Order: sequence, then structure tokens, then C-alpha cells
Amino acid sequence: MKRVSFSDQRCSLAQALEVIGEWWTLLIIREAYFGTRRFSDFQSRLGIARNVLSDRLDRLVENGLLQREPASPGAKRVHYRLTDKGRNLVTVVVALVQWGDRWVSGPENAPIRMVDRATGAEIGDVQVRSQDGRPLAFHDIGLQPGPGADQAIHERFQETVTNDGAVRWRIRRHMAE
Amino acid sequence: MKRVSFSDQRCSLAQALEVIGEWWTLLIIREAYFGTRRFSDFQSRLGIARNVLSDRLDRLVENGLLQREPASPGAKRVHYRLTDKGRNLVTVVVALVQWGDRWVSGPENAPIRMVDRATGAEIGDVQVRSQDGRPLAFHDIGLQPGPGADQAIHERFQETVTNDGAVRWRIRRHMAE
DNA sequence: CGGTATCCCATTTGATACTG
DNA sequence: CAGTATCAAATGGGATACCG
Repeated sequence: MKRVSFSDQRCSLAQALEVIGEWWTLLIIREAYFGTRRFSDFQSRLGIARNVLSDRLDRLVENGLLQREPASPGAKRVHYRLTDKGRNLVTVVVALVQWGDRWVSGPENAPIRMVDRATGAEIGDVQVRSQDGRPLAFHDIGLQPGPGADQAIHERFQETVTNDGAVRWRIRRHMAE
Repeated sequence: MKRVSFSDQRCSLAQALEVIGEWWTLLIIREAYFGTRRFSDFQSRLGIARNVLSDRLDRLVENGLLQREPASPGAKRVHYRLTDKGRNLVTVVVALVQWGDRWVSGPENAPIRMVDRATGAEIGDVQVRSQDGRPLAFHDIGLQPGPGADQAIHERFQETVTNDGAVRWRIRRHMAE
């Protein structure tokens, strides 16, 4: 059966997965970070089937993560280059690589080191932070209904106002109540 | 045909995708962040088929992102709770949500706000940073062969030593040379 | 409630052959 | 080189029925 489209889910996570959730997509993006631009280089380095690659590249261009440009001025041959939208995914990729290094492969097996160009030192761990830069641990992050929250989302939250007028949101653990 | 297993790819990104690359997996993790613990709550909130959910939960437990525990002491009913390994993915999820908010949905449509519990202010953008906390833009990040680099990886880099003895790595754009 | 077992279809994927 | 076209196999996913 057709998988439910995530696009009707409001969550940005689902929306993002709609774009990059395909198996190969992030690996293609990663290859692009490496500077790979040509069809055949993507193909041989990733070991991906040509038709699948073709399809994924099309979709990535369509979605604005990659752009096609003439390999040399006037040539019909094209290169695939990252757009800002694609480049902006670097946080996700780095976070994912670091997670994989830490919990799956083990840091000692990391095939790639990512360094700060300016100093040559390894980059830091990607972290969630407050706007003023304090690292936030899992439990420091609170959830609230956002500007685009629909009925279903609102139903999952319970709003309470404390004595001093501050507003708190609590997440309902179970719907039935 | 059988899809190539990413596990034989050295890259931690591929390894991570092996664990969480499945369509539903990250959404289940997100639900767990919301505090969802029961099978039926996952099911009804995500709208996922029961057998698929069953399979994904099994795999998540197998891979150590979730753990099963008795719903109440002595009960046979179980809850699914995040492990540290699962919780640690929060960076990835937040980065992905923020990317989706920014590039796909538009921030004004964000159904969920993530705030710093201590202040109630929105959390900051997840960023790649140097170890001493400077934000690193895409081009500030350099790549080098890591401790687990194999022959194939090494071949993609060219090592050069500058006059003053510093070592630089350059990525070969094309293999043939 | 919390699953498991079956069944079946849609999609993805890889291999191969072909084209400009 | 840079794809497109076609095809078969594997898998993912949904629906439904069943069970303790």
C-alpha cells in the first residue's frame, strides 16, 4: 500500500523527512559536502544504481538542495552543487555522524575527522543550546504548541497558569482523560 | 533486489542511517520525546500500522534506543522508554526540525515550539561549533582522514606539508589522477 | 490492551541494456 | 560521460483477523 504521506503531518520533522528521508539522499548530500559534483563520481563512490542516483539527483534539484550548472561555460555537461538549503543541512549531517561515531561505530573507528579549518582542532559536539549559548540537556528542553499548532496538537497540551501569572504547558501523557 | 547494506560502509553517517534510516523510526523517537510510552498511544498518534510499529519498536529496543520496562511493578504490560542512546539523538531531531521549519514549512507554521525550560525562551539554532564555542560555517569545516580511515578513504585525500611543517589535507575532486 | 500472523500491493532498488 | 528505459526481486507498509 501507499505509505502515508508525511506531508499532511504538520510536524516539521515529518516535512523534513519527506525531503531527505529517502535512504540514499543524505549520503548523496554528504558526498556533495566532499566536493563531488559529477554524476559518475557520485555513482562510483556511493555504489548506487544509476537510475536511482538519477532519480535522487532530480528530486534533490527539484527540492532545491542541489543545483545543476554547466560543468564549464557553455558546456551541456552539468555539475551538481549544493545550494544554501543543502549546505544548511550540514548541522544535521554532522550531528548524525557524531551520534554514529559515539553510539554505533565508536570514535576510534571514525573514517573521517572534521576539523576547524582555522585551528586544525577537531570540531566540537553539536549541541542544543539556549539562545544565549548555554548547552541544554534533554530535560532542559520544554515543548509548547507553536504558531502553526492545530487542534490535534493543542489537545496534547494542558495549559496551566501559576499563581504569579506565568503560563506553563504540560504534555498529556495519554489522550484519554 | 536487496538493497546494499550500509553497514559495510565505513561512514558513521551510513551506520547511523542503518539504525534510524527507516521512515518511521525518527517519528517514533520524536513521539517518545513527547513522553509517549504505550504501544497504542504510539499507534494512534502516529497513525502507523500496528505490525509496522511492532517491528520498529522491536528494532529500536534491539538497537538500544528504547527499552522495555514493566508499566507498573510486576505487570506484564510494558512501556517503551528512551535510553541515553535514544535521548542523545535529540540533537539530530532538533536540527532536523529546525531545518524543516526554516526551509520547508516556514517558522510561522511550526506546530511545536521548543523552549529553554529555565527561561521559557525559544531555544537557539543548533550549530556546528569549534570546541571553544565559535560557530563554524560550512566552509570553516575541514575534512581529514580519521583513525578508522581505510584505503579508499585515504585515496580521496591528498596530504601536503607546507614550508613550516604544517600538514594540510586536500580532497581530491575526482578519483582519476 | 498489546501485540502477532497473514496477505497483498506500492515502491524502491539493482542489474542490464541502450542512447546522445 | 551522463544519463534514460526496462525489468525483476526485495522490501516496506497497510488492512485485517486473531490471541492471551
